Amino acid sequence: MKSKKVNQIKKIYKKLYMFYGPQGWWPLMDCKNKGSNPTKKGSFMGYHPNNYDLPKTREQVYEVIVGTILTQNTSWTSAEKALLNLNELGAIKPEKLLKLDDDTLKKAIKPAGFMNQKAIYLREISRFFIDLKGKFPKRDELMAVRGVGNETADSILLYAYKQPKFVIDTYTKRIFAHLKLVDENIGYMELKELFESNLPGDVAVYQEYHALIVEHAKRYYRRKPYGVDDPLKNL
DNA sequence: AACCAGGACGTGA
DNA sequence: TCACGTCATGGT
Repeated sequence: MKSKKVNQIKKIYKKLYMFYGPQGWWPLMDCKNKGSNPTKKGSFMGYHPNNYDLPKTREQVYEVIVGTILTQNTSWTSAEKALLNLNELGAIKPEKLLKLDDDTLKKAIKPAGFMNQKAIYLREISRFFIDLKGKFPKRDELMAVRGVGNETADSILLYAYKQPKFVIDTYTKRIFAHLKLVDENIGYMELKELFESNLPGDVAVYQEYHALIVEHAKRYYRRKPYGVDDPLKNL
């Protein structure tokens, strides 16, 4: 599936990295670089640019997973509030989260929206996580968990387990369709494979690229008309 | 005051 | 398979 778009995909990555630098995803509540990224205004959680060893502990892996659920169709600043509420309850551990009664759980995650759905999703993924017993999940296993779709599965694999899975989100499709590099009706898996086949299978690159796309989209593709003054048009 | 947010799921054609 | 409505809260 390689084509002349190969150059574009790599070229755009280099451009974005030049523009914004390393993004340090996935943010964690407690890490040594906490609060060190001034470009992430409104967020006080720990992005960790140039550190690709995180998450390290079992709890940090779980924290990333919880975050992927909470941020579904929700801004990170909102998801973050929910995450901190859970932390106050000592519930950034699957066993603890499962012990919360329904009202407590929903109240904690309320700022992230969709509290009824996400309460169920969090319980489901928590049981799944415990049953893993420290092993790595496979993509199809994750997809079988209620509340885990394509993007969440790839986010968990890439950011929690450091697997080379490219994460596609609405921004990705929006930007690349607007630049006329892909059809606007391209499917998730098709677009994902386009990126994966045209990039080296480097986890750090995958992590940065997706984060850079989100950062770029927030500046130029948040609202219609999309892509006004997008510097990527000057290749 | 609409519109959007680091989506997933259920439904009906 | 696929388009479409639904889910909830918070920020711009």
